[in-house]
Amino acid sequence: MSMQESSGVALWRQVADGIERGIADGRFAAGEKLPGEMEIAETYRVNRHTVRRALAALAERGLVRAERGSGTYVEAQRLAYPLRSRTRFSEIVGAGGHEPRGQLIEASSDIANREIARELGLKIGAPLIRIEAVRLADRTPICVSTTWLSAERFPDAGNVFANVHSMTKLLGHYGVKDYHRASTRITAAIVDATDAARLDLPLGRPVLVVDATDVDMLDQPLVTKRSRFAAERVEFLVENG
Amino acid sequence: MSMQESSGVALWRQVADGIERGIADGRFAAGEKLPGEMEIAETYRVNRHTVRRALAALAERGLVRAERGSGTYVEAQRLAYPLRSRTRFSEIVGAGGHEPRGQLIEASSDIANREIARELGLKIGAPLIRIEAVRLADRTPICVSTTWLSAERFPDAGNVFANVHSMTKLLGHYGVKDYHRASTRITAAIVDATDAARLDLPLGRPVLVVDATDVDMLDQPLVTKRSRFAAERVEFLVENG
DNA sequence: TCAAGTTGTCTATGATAATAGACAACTTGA
DNA sequence: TCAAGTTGTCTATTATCATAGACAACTTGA
Repeated sequence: MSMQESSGVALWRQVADGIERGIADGRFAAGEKLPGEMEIAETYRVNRHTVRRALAALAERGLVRAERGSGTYVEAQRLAYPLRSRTRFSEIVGAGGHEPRGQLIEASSDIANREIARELGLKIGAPLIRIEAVRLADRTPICVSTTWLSAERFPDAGNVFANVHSMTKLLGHYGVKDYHRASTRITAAIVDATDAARLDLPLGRPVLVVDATDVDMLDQPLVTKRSRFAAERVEFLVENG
Repeated sequence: MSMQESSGVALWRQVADGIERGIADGRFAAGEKLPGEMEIAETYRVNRHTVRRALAALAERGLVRAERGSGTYVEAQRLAYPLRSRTRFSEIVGAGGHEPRGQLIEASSDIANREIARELGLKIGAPLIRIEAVRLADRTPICVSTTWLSAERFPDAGNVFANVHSMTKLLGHYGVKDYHRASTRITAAIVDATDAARLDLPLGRPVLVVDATDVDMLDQPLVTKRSRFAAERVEFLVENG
């Protein structure tokens, strides 16, 4: 008996679009709590379940995050992450007005498998230092990365990184003034349990997997790494031309 | 098992929007025949009934017209009809690149009722000439109007109009060089049977009903009329400021 | 600790959307 | 006149949309 408009656009979509507009034009700031589901339902003259459908759609796109018992919050804007040959996490995050942090999780010894040996120009089985780190913008984890360095060229690199919290500074400590990206491969996957915990990310969420190797000015490979970015927190910008 | 996208926008709406865009950007010209329902269904990968839903929505807005056994045709664009104090049907239609025509349906004698007497500044029961006319743009009927004039001021107006097919020319014949709109009232109604036939409009369609009185430069009322516009063929433009 | 307020989940119902097939009614051109 | 092609109408089925109510699970602040 309700006599719908039948505009061809589902109500939940209209609500979702309305909220998204509110986020886009700043009526709902990042990190802020949205009105309760009941309140939203009343303002849009709609059932609470319809609001939940709208919020679920926004949550799936990473725009909002629901916290049971507390409320629904506007997620931080996605970090724009340009992919250049000079890619410095600290510079990119800093340019976005955020405070970059690198936090060491674990540093350990390893030996080169075929892939890593090829990337670093080492022999299979060569001694490596493996650094597990999480990178944050302000207090939000952006990515976890596993970095491999030659243990012969960078002795004690794990301890150095623990002090400087930055790959750029670590390399500078060993006399590397500048470096750049030699190769970058991007794929995507579902986050695994350990990464999920480190990224503070629910299980089942997608991550962008970036395999990259950095070389010095003479094109000698320095480090190779595999980073897993929380897909909902970054967007990679490919700069063409 | 089809695993829909569930974008929140109904398929029929997406199809309707696509066709409307095609009309707007000229891929489908006015008067032209659209592809058959089956063909549209194939191009959009959609059921024929979904296409019919889309076409029905467009037909309801007057953008297309379906002819059984023949096809679905793009309706003429709605005539933009600015509402100014100087409102000349012939000028408006001509400005739109169409050929204005006025076709007399019937001219007869009448006497003033209270309303018309007030509008024309006459006494109730004063003799009138009533002109029923249909106005066309090219060959499309736009509106039918009933016009009342004082029989004393405009003797034999019916025959004059039959010759000149224009209210402006009719008034000029009686020495009225210029006139303008004194009052305009707009309502809407469902077309009645006789108007439907005159407008070549299906029963049940809406008409815009305009009651207007034109006055000369001394604000003396000249004519008063009630026009019924096929709502799907015109849009009135109110010019603010 | 507790009450109030929040999100999450379950069941249920009716309306709408989309698909499918069949056939009627009509137009067009050969 | 006829065959092919068109729109119109009917029945039927399945999935999504939207509403409704109840209660669980959880957080927050007093």
